[in-house]
Amino acid sequence: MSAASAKIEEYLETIYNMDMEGEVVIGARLAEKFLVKPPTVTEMLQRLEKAGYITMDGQRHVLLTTQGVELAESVLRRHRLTERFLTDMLGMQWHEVHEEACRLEHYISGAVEARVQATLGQPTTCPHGNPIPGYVEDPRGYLARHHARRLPETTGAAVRILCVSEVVEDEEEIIRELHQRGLLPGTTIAWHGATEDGGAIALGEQVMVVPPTLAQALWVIPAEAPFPRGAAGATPSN
Amino acid sequence: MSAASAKIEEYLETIYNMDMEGEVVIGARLAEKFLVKPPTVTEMLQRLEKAGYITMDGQRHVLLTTQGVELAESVLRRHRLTERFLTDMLGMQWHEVHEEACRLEHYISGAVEARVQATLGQPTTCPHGNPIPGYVEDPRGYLARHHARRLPETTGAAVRILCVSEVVEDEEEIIRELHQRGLLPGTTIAWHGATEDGGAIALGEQVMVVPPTLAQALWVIPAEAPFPRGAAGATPSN
DNA sequence: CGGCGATATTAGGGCGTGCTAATATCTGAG
DNA sequence: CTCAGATATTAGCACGCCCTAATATCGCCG
Repeated sequence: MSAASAKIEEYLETIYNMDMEGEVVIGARLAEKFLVKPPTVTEMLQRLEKAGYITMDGQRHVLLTTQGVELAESVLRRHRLTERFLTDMLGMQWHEVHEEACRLEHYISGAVEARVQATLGQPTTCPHGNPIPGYVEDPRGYLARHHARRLPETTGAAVRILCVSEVVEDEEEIIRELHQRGLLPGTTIAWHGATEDGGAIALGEQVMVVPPTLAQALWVIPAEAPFPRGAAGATPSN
Repeated sequence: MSAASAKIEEYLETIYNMDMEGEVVIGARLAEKFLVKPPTVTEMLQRLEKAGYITMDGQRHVLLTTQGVELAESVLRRHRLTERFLTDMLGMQWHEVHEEACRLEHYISGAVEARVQATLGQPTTCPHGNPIPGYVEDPRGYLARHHARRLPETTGAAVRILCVSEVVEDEEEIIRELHQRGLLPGTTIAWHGATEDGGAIALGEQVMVVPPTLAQALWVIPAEAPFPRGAAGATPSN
């Protein structure tokens, strides 16, 4: 009955995000994300299962229970609201806020959450374009609903950046590099295919080559599709 | 060399505040504040001493080292800035923010601290009137400098509420009751002496009887003394 | 001085979150 | 099918922070 620890919240959040982005959720992947050794993950998953947050499907796959989804979305909501608040109210940069939010998300009360929400006027996404659970219906279906693909899986047609993957290593670093290159949610680009150094992206008149991790981290939608209402909103100045 | 845990920060903060308010800092008092048993405190103090944050004077007294003062003031600065931010920017109530800040203070980075400070315009005190280290010179001398006394130690002359003690149990509850009664920093009152239910306080035309814990929690200064520049600022509407 | 109450410490234990080393299991490629 | 590599688990340990029970020590009062 005791409240979940910050570690438990982090696991559920990560599992939720991996699932949402179509990754296979197994212990080995979690060990990589959290920079811990496999036995640590085994133990943690046993605790999570006993607490009713997850089940294991016998094929090593981790599945969130209803209770697990609920807690994960609660944490994610606080995470993304915190990011919005840090950019919109404190004027912090787009790339500065992720790690900050990763720490703070576990300690934000419902009262603060409500005040932030009211003050910001119901934002639907975080500054990196990911949907805020509770303010967006079915956040787990967000990518599918908008026919989003990872940039390197597109065919060269013009696309728009919907959001940045939450399931990457060194997320803050990736976001920083995207920021430097002007690759923000809402930006229209086109994929020119892989090169030996990564891949080429057309942005307006210019073509830039970006490392594969960057291209892989971008979820894009057809340029002609309507951009989700209220989404993104980070400006280049942020 | 490892960073201090949230628990360590809490201990140093509490020791600092007790010292500032003239209380004897011994293990037994700390056990009461933290709702833990004596052996837990013994262990913690041994860790704090080994880490160089405190020394023990042989008379059971706990003394902060330079390093301990530095960390305590850093935590206290984040605590009080967070409180200001919660009231001034999010519009939260005076009495809602203490516990919130107790959790968040350990997870606020220097970048956020700087942004909050810049956005709020250099506040010198938290909403409860306590000085913000770094923005106020010698915060440990604050009470002495202003000739502050606990309300029940005054003689009946008109006084002004300087700040609310940080060294009380159920601080949030005490602050809530002060808020209900309109006893905010800056308010002018007079002590009418102890009664069987606590003590009588004159506020303008009316006289109210308050429990001893409330009266004891108020640090006051002579009404005719200048009120510290930039201090308090919580309005009754907060 | 003796003894009592307040205070502190030691010994031994638990839980959460990590580790290493060793072992088991699964899966895909040959 | 078999075996290698990926994956998972077990056993045993550490550290932080908490506990109870038992034992010291301090300081004051009669």
